[in-house]
Amino acid sequence: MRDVAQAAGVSIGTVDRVLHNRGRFSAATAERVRASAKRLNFLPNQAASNLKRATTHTFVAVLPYPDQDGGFWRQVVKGVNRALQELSHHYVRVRFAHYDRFAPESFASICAELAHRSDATTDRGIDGWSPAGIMLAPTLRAASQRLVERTRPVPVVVLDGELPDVRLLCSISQESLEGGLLAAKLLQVMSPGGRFASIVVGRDDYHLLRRRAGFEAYFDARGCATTERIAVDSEGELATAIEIRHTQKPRVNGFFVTNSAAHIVARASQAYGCVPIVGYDLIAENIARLRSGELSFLIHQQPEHQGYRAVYALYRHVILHEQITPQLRIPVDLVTKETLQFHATPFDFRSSRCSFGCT
Amino acid sequence: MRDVAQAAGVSIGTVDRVLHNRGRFSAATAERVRASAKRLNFLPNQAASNLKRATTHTFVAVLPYPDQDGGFWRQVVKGVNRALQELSHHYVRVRFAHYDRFAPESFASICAELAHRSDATTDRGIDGWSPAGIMLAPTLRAASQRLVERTRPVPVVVLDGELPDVRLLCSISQESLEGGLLAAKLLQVMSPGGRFASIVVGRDDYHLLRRRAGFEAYFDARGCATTERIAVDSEGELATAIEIRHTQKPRVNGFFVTNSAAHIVARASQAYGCVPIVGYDLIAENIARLRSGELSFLIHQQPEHQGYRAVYALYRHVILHEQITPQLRIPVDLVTKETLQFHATPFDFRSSRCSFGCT
DNA sequence: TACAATTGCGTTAACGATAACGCAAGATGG
DNA sequence: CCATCTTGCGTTATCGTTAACGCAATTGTA
Repeated sequence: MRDVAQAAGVSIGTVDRVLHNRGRFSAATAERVRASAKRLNFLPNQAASNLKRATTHTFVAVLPYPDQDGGFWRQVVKGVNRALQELSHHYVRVRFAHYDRFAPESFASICAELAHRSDATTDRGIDGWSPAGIMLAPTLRAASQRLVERTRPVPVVVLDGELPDVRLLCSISQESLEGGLLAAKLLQVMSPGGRFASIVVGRDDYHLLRRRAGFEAYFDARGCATTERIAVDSEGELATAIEIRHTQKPRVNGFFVTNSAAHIVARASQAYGCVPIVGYDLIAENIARLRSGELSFLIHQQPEHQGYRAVYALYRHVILHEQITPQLRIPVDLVTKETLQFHATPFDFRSSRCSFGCT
Repeated sequence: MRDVAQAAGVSIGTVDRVLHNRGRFSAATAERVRASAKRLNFLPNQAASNLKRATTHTFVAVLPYPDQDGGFWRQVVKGVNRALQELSHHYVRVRFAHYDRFAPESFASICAELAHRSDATTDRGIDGWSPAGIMLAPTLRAASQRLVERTRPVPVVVLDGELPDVRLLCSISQESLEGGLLAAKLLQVMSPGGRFASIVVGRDDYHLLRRRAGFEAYFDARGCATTERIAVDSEGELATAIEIRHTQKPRVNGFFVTNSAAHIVARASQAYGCVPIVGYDLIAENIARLRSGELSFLIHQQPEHQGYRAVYALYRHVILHEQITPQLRIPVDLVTKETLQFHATPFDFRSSRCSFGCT
């Protein structure tokens, strides 16, 4: 910074003001400063910057209650906390704002508070904080979009879902199409030429619809339209919908469950013999059914990793001012009965490794 | 630090000397300082620490030439460089020491230099450096183990492989057993009751042998021993070994290639009709065979991610003094012809996303 | 014209840790 | 017994950036 100042013929104070746009400088000096900063390839030292600034930034994690979706969100929270621990010296704090997935008003009240707090004009009292970034699970799509718009320009990271049509810092999720395509291939391989059903719970979840789109694209590309759609509004209605499929003709030879409800499909199918089911998420109920063989494959979304990365994305944008890749693809982590042992679950956190012999 | 000093009734200089064991303090003071540091829950501010110290640490990446293994290592290098870019202000440098996988002496000379440079007693001239950490691809197992021992106590991160029996900072790789188990299941599903061969190139690669062990464990657990082993010393011998399997009785119904040589198996099998092959790594030749349908599944080891994480593991240990988890499991990322589009490859770095419609 | 407000810029005290330096008091040696 | 060395500890400059402060020079207002 001293070099830049010298090169531009000003003091470091002026350099600082220009580079941070804090006013009190002329257009001509600004020009010179910016030019020499660029010419000298100046990169602010973040360590020094943080050290001096030392204002703690508050990020808000807007997620369903940790226990909802079979504990899925608890794993996200775990990842968030792990990142926080690593960043303990870096002036970052996270406030959790949990809502009830099935009570839109609980989400709305969080939105209201966040919108209020991000509004620059509202005066915050003592130790009043405003969100420096938001981690958002967009289960309620329309409301989530409104939240992003109302809290602008607060950067938002979307977790485990997609939110098109609004400007986000980053969205962290698996490629929904990829999961659908893979599930399709697995079912096709398990029951060649079979008839498969894709299951979507809820009406407007972009993520789930894309998974189905990927699933159907697989068969479309092969010119065989052997899929049907099952759409229900809630998981409660799922069991009956499945049973109908088992009694109708032609029978369904496999299911692709686009969310974590695979265990419900498995239970509803129990009486009708073994049928391949591919689903999502390593939640307790699914794990049990995977172990017993009622589920064939589960696609693990690595929620812990997603939470971890979400914190880091915000940290690197807000504090380090780094460029963030707008999409973070989480690899499709395919889990079977046999490979379950390699996945830390919320229940049995395997401390020792499996040990087959080597020959 | 000031608080700790006050609580212990000494100056901050003394606190610093005690906590860094730099001598010039009495046992009694040390006791008091450590006690109050613990009581006040003192954590040194790394930003300040780095800022002041500002000595650049040099890590050494000991990898095969980037082009070997179909460009696999180039992707690792890419990840390393990405991490370096992010850490540009953090006083970290990486020197690449590439060796020829098939010329043990090239590895040996690297070892010799590293051992010399890590030796505290050798006097280094002007701008002579010593490795603060090593990233190591243990393709040459025995020599790698010796390297770790000879450079002790320099922390070593092992990349894409395992190195039992020596003390490492961290090993980054997929669970080899997991890949084997998954491959077994996929083949089993594609050709139920078939006869499968697992292919290991080289004699002493722990990683590859474990993959085979996982593969066989799958079938053992089912009580059916329908696998056979193919072991060759080099990829050159592979084609003939495969052709023999196609002409013999009983025929083999599928192959599990434990390294990136799946494309060779595919080519050698071409004349004998379609047979399921599961292999490793998104290298150019494999991608081509996957596209054409000659390979069924590829397990992607995310080499770019591995390189990235390796740098961070060293950084967090050496510079941030953080506790490092000794095993970093890379998820099994399963790739098919259809999902290839979602994987950035070294060749076609897809800039736009695929866009199936949503309905 | 007088006086305030604003603009443009330089100066400087932090932020927290590091490590060189200085200085007593005690230990060692001829 | 004095010179030198060692031990134990305090003091302080420094890393690069931030932001408050100070002070001219300029602009705006009565």
